[in-house]
Amino acid sequence: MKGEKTKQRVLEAASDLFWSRSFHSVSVADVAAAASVNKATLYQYFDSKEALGRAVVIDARRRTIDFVFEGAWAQADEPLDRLKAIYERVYGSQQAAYDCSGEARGCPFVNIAMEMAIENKSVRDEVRQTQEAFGAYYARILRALAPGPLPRDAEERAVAALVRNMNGAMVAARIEQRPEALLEAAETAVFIAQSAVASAAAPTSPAP
Amino acid sequence: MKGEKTKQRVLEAASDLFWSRSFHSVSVADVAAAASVNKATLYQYFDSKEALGRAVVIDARRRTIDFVFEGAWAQADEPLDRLKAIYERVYGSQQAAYDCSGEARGCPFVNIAMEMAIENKSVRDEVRQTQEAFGAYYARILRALAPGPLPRDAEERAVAALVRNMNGAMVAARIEQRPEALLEAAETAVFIAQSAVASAAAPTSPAP
Amino acid sequence: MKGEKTKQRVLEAASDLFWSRSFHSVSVADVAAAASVNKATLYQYFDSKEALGRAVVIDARRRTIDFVFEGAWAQADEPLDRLKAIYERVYGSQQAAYDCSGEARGCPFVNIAMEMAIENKSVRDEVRQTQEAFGAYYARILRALAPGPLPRDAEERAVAALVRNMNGAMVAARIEQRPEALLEAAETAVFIAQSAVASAAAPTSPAP
Amino acid sequence: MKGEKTKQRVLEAASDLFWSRSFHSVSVADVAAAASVNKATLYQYFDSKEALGRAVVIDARRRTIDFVFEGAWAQADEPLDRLKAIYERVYGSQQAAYDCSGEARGCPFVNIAMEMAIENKSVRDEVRQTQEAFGAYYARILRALAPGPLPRDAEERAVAALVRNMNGAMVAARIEQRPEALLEAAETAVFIAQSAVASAAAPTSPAP
DNA sequence: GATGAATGAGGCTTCATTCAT
DNA sequence: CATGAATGAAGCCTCATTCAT
Repeated sequence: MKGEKTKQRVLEAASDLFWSRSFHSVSVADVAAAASVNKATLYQYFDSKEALGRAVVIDARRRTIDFVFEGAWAQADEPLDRLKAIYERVYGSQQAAYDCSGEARGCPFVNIAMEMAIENKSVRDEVRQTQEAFGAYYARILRALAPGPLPRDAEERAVAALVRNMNGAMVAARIEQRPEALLEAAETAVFIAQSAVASAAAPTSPAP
Repeated sequence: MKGEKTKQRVLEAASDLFWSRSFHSVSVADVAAAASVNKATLYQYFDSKEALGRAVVIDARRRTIDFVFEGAWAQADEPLDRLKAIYERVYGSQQAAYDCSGEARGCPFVNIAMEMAIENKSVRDEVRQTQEAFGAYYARILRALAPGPLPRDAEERAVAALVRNMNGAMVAARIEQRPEALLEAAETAVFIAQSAVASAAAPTSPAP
Repeated sequence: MKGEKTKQRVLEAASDLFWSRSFHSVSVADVAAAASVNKATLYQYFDSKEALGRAVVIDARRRTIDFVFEGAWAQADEPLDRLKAIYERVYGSQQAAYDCSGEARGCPFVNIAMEMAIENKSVRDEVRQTQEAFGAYYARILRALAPGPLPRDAEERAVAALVRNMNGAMVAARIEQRPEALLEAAETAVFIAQSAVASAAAPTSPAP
Repeated sequence: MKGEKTKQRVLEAASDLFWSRSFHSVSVADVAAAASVNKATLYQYFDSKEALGRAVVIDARRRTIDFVFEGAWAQADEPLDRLKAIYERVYGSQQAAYDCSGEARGCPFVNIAMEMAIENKSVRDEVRQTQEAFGAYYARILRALAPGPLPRDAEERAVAALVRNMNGAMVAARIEQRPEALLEAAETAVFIAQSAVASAAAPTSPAP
């Protein structure tokens, strides 16, 4: 019981630090200090730094799905409103981090994946699954938006485009230190979704 | 004279390693070994690992502009063909890396920027400038594509969307280990460009 | 509890090595080896080599005051006997080092201060304070020796002369590798003290 | 001919740096840079850093004898005036360094000897000989001051006391960053000299 | 459940020195 | 006479990790 709380503290500290800086430039000592925990204690909950990294990804995925996607669903009913809500919610957390620490941090998943994609397949796969989980929500939006059923590959292509669009926005936010990039990308997202549905209805024009 | 060659060897080795793995998981010793150079020699050409990172970004920018953008211009004349050529050329180098090392590496600029955006402003700024340089090429495409002059902010928004689109594709390539993500994103890029121009012609609907 | 002992071992090893050789020609690895401690362990107790240097000075000050000055006070009652006892005790430790290692090492404070005075103000200041602490003992001797109260500046000048005398003797011991320099300087010290008091009594002739 | 000038430049740069900082905290690269000379060139004139250190001592000795001691002889005729002139001249160069670089540097010989006494016998011996050379001048003063011939050992003791006195003053100047320590020590020097001669005249009381 | 103490390996950087030109 | 280029060794310090308590 008590241990669970400690573990959570470590997880939060690690999430925060890995997100802000990077996996490799944060030391286990940094995490332990931020969590007010002894390093040895940390190792009782996580087998290695790598395992901690993986756990962070998994935990962030859960929280992101809850807050961003489920939140968007709860907040709006129309598919495009939900899409916009997703971006607004992401924008909100970028802005919150920016206000609190002066940093637009971008995407925790993209960040760690760009860093570890080659050296650590397990983290990369965890991020890949995360993105697929997000994609499932985009697919639901597309289906709700379409008058009839979308062709399988048209949907897949549109989902992939939406995932890429979010990631591109997150990259921009971090490089330019501008949370607003999320809001700007929201328009592109709406556009991608609309066009995918439209071009499925009239399959003569190319899908995005 | 001889030193210039050594410096170049170091730069190439560092580019390759930082791109494939990451800045922090490659040691100066790794770079020196890959360049067949003594560590101390490396430090005669670069003041610090950070300076090497910056130099790598600057060098990669030059090469990317030459090979990808100027190459696309030389290769095709029509704006949309040039846009497609950009993505094809990027796809080509992703695929080349993939064939040679089994890795889809994504974008050297995005990779290093995601890793160092917060801890190292100078590298982040170098990447930001790089993306702006790329943006200038996208702007030229948009202008060539438009029947009349685009409103300033419409162009800016479309350029930003194109930059995000490329970055999103690069992220996908690295996370999914699939160079083809570039080809798929090319379609979205064409779409973004066309719509920007179209909506500028008929300013009633919003640009993406 | 256990750590305190380790820290002390490091401190003793560092004291010994810095005293014998010099701050810059002793490496952290040397100290760690001499203390049978891992380098990383050493850094758990001292933030940096410089901090270790400072700690060594502070520790040596404490030990010197205990052994030399308080020891002299305990050993003798008459002011001049105490002054002589100071030099004898210092001579004793020079001779002890000489017997044990074949080196007349001079003054740990002077040695490190000569080396680091310019580059490291904090060490220099620590040494300066050390010398002032020693000066306080000399002042007590002078006051006990004088029939009446000494003028403030006469006392100060005599104290400074006594400090310089000790330092000069320590320098001689190290340069000439002769602990006996301390015994010879003891006579000069007595002489300086006597004259200071005498000239204060008959203020016509200048104090040394 | 041209080479001699280069060598001299190196010697001066090294003298300056070793004096200000310390032998071990100045690198060969520092010296070469300060002398505007390539490192390899430096090694054409000096076999090793140690040899450079030795050469610096020897060169500084020559210059000190010229400027301080011979200068004092040329400047004054009376023995005590010469003694005072020695201290004034030394004070002058301390003050000059202080004005120019903000550092009271103390004695180049004491500084390097304290640092290298144990690890490098050859430098230590060079300094020892330097001090003996200085002692010869003090002996001349004592002899000129005495009405009759001084006993051999009385002279030796007084000379040693004078050498120690100068060194103690130099230590004070560097530790306290106060060139004036030299002027204060001059009084003690005069006092030591006078007493040595006096006690030799009336051999009942002990010499300092 | 938690921690203070310890460590081998490795991080980045600089050292004194050499050699071909 | 002078130098640009190169290097093995060593500098200080931090890393992720373990273990006894």
